[in-house]
Amino acid sequence: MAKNTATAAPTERSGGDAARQPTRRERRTLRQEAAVNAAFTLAEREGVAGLTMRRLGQELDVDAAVLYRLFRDKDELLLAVCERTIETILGEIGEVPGDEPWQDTLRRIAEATWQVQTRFPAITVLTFARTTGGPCEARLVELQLATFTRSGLAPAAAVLYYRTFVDTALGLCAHSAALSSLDPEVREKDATAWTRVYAHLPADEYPATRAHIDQLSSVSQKALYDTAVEAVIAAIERAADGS
Amino acid sequence: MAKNTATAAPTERSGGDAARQPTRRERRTLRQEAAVNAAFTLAEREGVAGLTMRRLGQELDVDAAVLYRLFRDKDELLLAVCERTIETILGEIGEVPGDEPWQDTLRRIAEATWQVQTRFPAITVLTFARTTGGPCEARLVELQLATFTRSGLAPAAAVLYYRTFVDTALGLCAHSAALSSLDPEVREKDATAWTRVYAHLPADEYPATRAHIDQLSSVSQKALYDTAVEAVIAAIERAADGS
DNA sequence: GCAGAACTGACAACACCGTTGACAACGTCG
DNA sequence: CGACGTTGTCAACGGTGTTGTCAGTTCTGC
Repeated sequence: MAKNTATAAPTERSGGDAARQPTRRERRTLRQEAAVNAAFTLAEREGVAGLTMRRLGQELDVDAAVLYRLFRDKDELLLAVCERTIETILGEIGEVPGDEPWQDTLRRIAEATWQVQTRFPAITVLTFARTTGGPCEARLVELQLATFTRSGLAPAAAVLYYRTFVDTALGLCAHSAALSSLDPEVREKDATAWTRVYAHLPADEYPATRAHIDQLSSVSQKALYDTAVEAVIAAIERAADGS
Repeated sequence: MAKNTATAAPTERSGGDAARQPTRRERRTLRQEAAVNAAFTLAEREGVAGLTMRRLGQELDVDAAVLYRLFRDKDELLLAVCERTIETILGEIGEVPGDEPWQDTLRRIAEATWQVQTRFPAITVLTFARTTGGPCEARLVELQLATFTRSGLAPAAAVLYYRTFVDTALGLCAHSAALSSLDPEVREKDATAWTRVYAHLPADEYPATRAHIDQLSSVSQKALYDTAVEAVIAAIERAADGS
């Protein structure tokens, strides 16, 4: 075991062109990439708490201390992982046709975000509130702001709705990811809480709960996400019409 | 130092009526309440990583091992803290007039959630995806489901929009809380990332970003939250009209 | 070619974490 | 009084992020 193949990592990159001997600096970034790859596989296999420097070193057949020559600390590694996540989202978005209605572009972005964030829930939980300041993040922000500009909103309103859109999507993705990346035992405990206690509430004090008990557990996170995204898009349409 | 006064804890409770000698069981729950209180003050003073069993014991002038006689493990303590948070939200909501339009009830709930969750960001981050199965949670769910029933939605749609509303609010609160409860240094690093790198992007490749650079940092989390909440409420209104 | 610098790796150590067990003091009830 | 449940202290276990040291290896400049 303990190969550094990183099978589950997104957007595997070969890191350049020819078979030229890589310089030191290139080798360094290459190993950083490998570490980021391993972080993805490790986090998704072992959960949020499983992504530790020691285990990551183990995954790469290397002492944990070596990682501190690639990243100043664990936080910097997490930011690198976060950048890679954004890069994967950009790849999932693909090319945006110039004449695509801005609504569909937003839907495309929301869909890509959901796909990637739910593919790596542990990573999402660890990074959803961070700012990388990296190139991929910049490109994604630019794409989104350009889309909102196309909607015809005035700059101030565009920024307000841009952040509403982004944070709503991110918050929901993180919430869903947090749910699906609890420890299995805790997850079980929380999940059964619904049927365990809610089904036994006195019907006279909790009529609404009793009336909806069956439906409650059948709402999928994705349906809820889509509903929220559409609600925000509709709000933007109304704001754009009014201005 | 290390008083157990818990000044910042919400919904301080005196724990009952008379000066009757408390039974053993009452004393036990009393000390549990004290621990929960201390957990609030500690978490908000020291941040997410500062809420440890050892420091919590220190806060109560007691060895950490004692806490394991009050709660099976740290997770159970966290759930108790979560229940108390919900209790505080219920208190902030107050009495709902029977004839209040359901939209205003939802606004009231959203506002109370925001107020409480941002008052205790560290706690929010630690508990936002958990289910307590406790009485306060049950009462809050009942209140919300009853409100959605008043909107006239069919049961299935009511549940879908209920969960959309709740998860959107929770996700945004958690996102905001996560931002404001990063370590100060990390927080600084992330915050300055915007002005540090975004202000220096080439204007030809990032026109939209450059055009909105000033506005970007001036959007408050609260404004964004209100916008999202109104968007969801509007979506519910349309769904209720259509049905 | 070869010395010196730069890099890479392994190991031990530090302080801290959640958690457990053993053991002493205390009050209460029979 | 003795037995017992409760409360508290202490030490320990395995784990965490992180740092420093020391040995090799690899590259660079002369």
